[in-house]
Amino acid sequence: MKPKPRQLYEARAKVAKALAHPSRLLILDALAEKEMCVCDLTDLVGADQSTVSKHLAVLKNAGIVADRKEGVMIFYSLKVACLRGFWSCVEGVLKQNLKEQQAVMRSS
Amino acid sequence: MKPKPRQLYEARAKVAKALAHPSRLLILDALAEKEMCVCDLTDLVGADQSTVSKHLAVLKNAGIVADRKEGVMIFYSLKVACLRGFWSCVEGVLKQNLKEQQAVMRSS
DNA sequence: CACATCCATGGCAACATGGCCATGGAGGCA
DNA sequence: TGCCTCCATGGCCATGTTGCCATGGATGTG
Repeated sequence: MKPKPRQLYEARAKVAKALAHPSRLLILDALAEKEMCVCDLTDLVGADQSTVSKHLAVLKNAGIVADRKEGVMIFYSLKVACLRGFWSCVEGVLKQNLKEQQAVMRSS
Repeated sequence: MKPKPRQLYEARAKVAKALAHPSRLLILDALAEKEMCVCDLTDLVGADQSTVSKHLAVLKNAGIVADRKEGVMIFYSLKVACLRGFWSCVEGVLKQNLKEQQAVMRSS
């Protein structure tokens, strides 16, 4: 296996960073259902509109979502289809972590 | 689709956060080949030993790696098998981003 | 035009992260 | 015991992230 350039890891890290916030993950989950405008997402997240707008900018900059203008509103949609499988994997990790914690509890 | 608890997104974000650093991704890629001690990983990353140790603590805390003690040394190994598929997905995103950038270049 | 809504951006304060250095514990060896 | 290596932790500083508020551009409506 040849060593990969540091640049690759930086590109990957940028995407992972965009995923590293609960509000952004909530947004992505909602967008997996249907495209939504910023106002809808602001209600959903329950934060300031400017805050949500910045979260969306992060996701867009990472290439995870796309935006579409329609009149005054801007609709965001999911651009990446392969996140679901990843999260089910992550959830597996989390469950395993819980199991191990419980094992420690029982043995003490 | 019922709304998921905010707690779930925080748990997911914790994992994503652990993946959001180039050095940690480099480490994970190396561990995908074979388990390694901290000294090996320190050489690989090229940072201070304490820095690498902290990165490993982050990965361990997220449940992504496991550690095994053997004499003076501590070997770290990958605990999660499903990362490869995720990165190929991410790489797809990155390539698409490039394509779009190039399209913008051509049209200007 | 006047006025409303929807959204993005800049500014700022609070907090988190990442790097190094210095230190110290744990284990192997003579 | 004394000394070495391997590793983790605390301290510290620089930098990045996240939230809000305030503002302003763009667009639709009367």
